[in-house]
Amino acid sequence: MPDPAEALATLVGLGADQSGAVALAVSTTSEGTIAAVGLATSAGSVTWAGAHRELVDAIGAVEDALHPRWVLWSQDTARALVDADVRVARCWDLAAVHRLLFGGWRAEPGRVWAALHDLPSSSIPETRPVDLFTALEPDDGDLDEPLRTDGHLRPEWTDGGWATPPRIVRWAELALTASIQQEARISGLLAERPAALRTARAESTAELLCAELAADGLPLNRAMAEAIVAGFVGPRPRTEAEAAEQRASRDDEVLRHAPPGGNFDLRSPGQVKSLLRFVGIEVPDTRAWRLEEHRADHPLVEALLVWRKAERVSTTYGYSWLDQQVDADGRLRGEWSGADGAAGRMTASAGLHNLPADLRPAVVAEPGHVFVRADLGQIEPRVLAAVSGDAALARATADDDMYAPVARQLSVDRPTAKVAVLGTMYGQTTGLGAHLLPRLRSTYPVAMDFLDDADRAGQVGRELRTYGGRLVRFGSASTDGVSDREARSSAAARGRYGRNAMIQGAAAELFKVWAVTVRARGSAMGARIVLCLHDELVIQAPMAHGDAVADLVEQCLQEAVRRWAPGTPVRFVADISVLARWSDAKD
DNA sequence: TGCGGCTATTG
DNA sequence: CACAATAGCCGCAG
Repeated sequence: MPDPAEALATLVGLGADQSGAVALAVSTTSEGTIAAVGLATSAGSVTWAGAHRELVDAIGAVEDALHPRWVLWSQDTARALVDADVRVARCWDLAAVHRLLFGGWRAEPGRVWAALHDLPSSSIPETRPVDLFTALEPDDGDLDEPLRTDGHLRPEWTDGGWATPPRIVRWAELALTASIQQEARISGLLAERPAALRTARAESTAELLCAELAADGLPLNRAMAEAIVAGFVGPRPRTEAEAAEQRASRDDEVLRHAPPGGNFDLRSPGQVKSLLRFVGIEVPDTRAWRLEEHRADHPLVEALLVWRKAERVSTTYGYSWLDQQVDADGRLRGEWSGADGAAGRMTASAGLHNLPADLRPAVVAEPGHVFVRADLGQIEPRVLAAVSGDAALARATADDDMYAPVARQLSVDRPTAKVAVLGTMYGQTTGLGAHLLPRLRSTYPVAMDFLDDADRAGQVGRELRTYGGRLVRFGSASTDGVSDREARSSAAARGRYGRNAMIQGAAAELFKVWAVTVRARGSAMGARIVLCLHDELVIQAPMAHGDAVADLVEQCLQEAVRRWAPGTPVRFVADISVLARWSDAKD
């Protein structure tokens, strides 16, 4: 292994140029250290093997000198880099671009490769445990050759066999090849979706952000979180028996309102329904919003609602959740996905996206730091105005509160206007929204036509592409053994899904452009994104830079809008504040 | 043991 | 419970 400077010189000697593409494959040991690296450029490729430290420094030297667009198979590589404290600026993530081009969520190398070579996904080979049948398989050539004769990647490679030299450099070369093929596909899309290339790049860089979010976690004050949990379910049980005792005493608070002699399990919806029938309350299901109407009918209902809340904290966000998800450094860590399988929003595990409001006071900036919290205002109707190109709706976005001008144009009050606009985007067919449909149609014809088309596409299963080019697929509508009514209702559901996917998906694309812009511009001030929440960013920054970062986040939004939809007349707004804790009041 | 249904949490 | 997600427990099929 040459030293980092020589390693860099080798790469430059191959002809690697400033800001070009460098495909990177990294093999890690079970301890998480880097053991070997394969790099490929259009001019040639190289393998590096050696000590972890040397390899990390060499990658860093390439990043600093060449600022390449790193071509990676998936977020796994980004994670390996982040774990080694290497944070690169940009990348081309083959899995992320695959999801954009072909829809769905699964994007393993074998699937990425198959799609680019028009091979059916059903024919993707898998390694199987050695058994009678494996032995009968015909030998398909050289195991050191990554491609099978049928064009698929060899499963012995995709399942981890790529990681050992000399294979690793071939793995990087294949990544480079795949990236060129993906770019060609994107180019073919540009006439129809001009934003597709920049979306592919932003979605890729969002995967780097996801790797960092997973590694960094969300600062959480454990003592405060424990106190909040205790408020719902009592002190931390020391033994299993004590935990059972607490559960039983919580149950008793409800069951003492029940008729004696009955034996009801509150965790079983069917039994809760029977229990309610015993006290004279008949409900089709036992959801909280439905029980709400019967609060006054019997004291059991109120007790049950309180029980449900405590039970939720106990099972999902209680002590075991804290123990499993919050690390010793007080960071709540989960896994992040840059795009879900539907419209492409980011997802996170460990409760990061559905943390109950009650627990949010425990999310506190670390000493010497503040949070900069920024959320986009009315992003979905603004996105509708932008992607549909409706001039009248775009004019309404000039207002900080776009529902005010919309209400004036529709001659209704603001709440009615809001429900009507949201209803059309979600496909509501009853209530106020439907009543106003004719007026919406004549006032915003372009936007309504846009939504209608998406609805029709969903109904018949015609594929859609979002503004940024993400393919939205529909499960094939099976008609056998299904009644007419069921068939109609599922078609209607797909229609609603289609119209919403075009909005939610485009909003997710804009959001990610914003997020990666903040990531890039904020790092100089030590600002780090610690949470992405669909239309909200939480950034932790050194206290001294709080206000500057807040200004920067606003500038980044305007920069992101210009990059996402150059020349759009639609105005986007964000509510930005500097806070000590997430739940603090705005302003 | 795996999976669909029910429920709750969030944007 | 309009659209989306994660997550836990129950009940039932295999």
